[in-house]
Amino acid sequence: MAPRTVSLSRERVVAAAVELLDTAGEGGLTFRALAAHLKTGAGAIYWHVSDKNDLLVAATDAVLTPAMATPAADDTPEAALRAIALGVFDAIDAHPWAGTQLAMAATQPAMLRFFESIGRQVQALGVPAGAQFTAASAVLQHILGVGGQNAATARAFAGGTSRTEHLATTADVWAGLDPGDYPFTRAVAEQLRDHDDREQFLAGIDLILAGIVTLRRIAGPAG
Amino acid sequence: MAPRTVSLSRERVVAAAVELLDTAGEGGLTFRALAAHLKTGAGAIYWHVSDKNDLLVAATDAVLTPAMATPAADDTPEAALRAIALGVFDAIDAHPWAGTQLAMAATQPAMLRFFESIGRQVQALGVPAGAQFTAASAVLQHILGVGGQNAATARAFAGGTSRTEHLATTADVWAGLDPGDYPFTRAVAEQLRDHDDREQFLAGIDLILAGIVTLRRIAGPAG
DNA sequence: ACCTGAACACCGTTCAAGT
DNA sequence: ACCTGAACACCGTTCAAGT
Repeated sequence: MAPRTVSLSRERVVAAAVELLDTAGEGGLTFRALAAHLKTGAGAIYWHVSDKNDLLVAATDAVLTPAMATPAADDTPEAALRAIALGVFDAIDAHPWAGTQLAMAATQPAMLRFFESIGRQVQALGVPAGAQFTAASAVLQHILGVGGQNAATARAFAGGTSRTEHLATTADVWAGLDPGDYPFTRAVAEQLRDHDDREQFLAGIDLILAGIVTLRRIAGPAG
Repeated sequence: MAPRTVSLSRERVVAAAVELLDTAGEGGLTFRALAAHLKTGAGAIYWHVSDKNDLLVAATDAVLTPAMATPAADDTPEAALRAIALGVFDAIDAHPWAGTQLAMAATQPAMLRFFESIGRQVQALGVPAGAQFTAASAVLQHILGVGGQNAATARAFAGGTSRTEHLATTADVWAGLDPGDYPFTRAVAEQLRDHDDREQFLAGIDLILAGIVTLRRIAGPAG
């Protein structure tokens, strides 16, 4: 006879953690809540994960691994890099807690796969061997930085105010800054009002790609 | 008669928090430890800060504000941007907990000043008005991303292993990856071994600057 | 081998009571 | 106005005891 409740497993624990993080936010993941959700005791979870950090790393990996775009053979390296970057961006957009985790842990398993994938496209761009590491790191760091920022923004909204509402409020603050102290920020306040995170993110990636292409002849020892 | 113990103030509370964060790490800042350090009760601190987040934001601001480089009048915009970026980098290097905080909070007061300062140099580079916001954001995001990464790395060392030791271990792991799955990462493993965080950070900034200069004619509506 | 759930050693935050 | 410190409602983690 099949058991009425499926027995515990690392997979089920991690899946429940993802669900809890998505619905209740970063503060909602506690061992007690997780145990209640899995209809077991708090200590049972420790049989499958070593501690909370292990659980967080596994949950982040679980949502990022499927987000990894596999570039088509006929994509240009630029297009492939944009696809990879957007995959991570959208995954973090859907799971902000993963952005926090990502910005903090370079040792994430998913990170290595992203780095590898980015590096291959950097090679395809014709960057000399001596400069490939630097170029790939810059791209990865940009992705992580924006991810962290987005996660912070998402957390700021947990309290109900909507995204556009918040942008409008911030734009108002910027527009009201002292023109003597903050001429630049004041000047771009209106651009913030109809600002699109995704678009902005892609523009940053394009800036780095343009820099890589421009510097590829002079940046490193011949490869 | 002067009081033997100076009375509490927001400044003293924040300064003690910085000291605790620097010496005991992010986990070392508790209201009880802070109260003991200030020879007072835990609740007294709440008269001067509204909660722990407020305290963390204030502490981050306290270490970042003096880190803000003021570019000389005869600096090129590129040199000025590098100086600003390095100032933040070094501050986070000295106070890793601030990097965690920075990567998470775009609302930090210090952030606005950095953004303004970066934006002015972007203007000085001749970027058209329509593209200045994007360019300045890309630079700021890169700084924050690297800051977050560095903070994570620093935290990983809390356990005693030294910086170079850790780099060597990671390089070994990379060098031992399956060549079929991770050709790029394997290939750059040796570059990781004598990798300098600061140098790498500057190279990333230079990549973005090169991209900005390359795209400045085509990136936005005429300014 | 895996699960239970009480117990331990902590947290941030509040609040009546003091000065 | 400012400080005290016990109390409250939580945490992550451990561990004897069960199956």
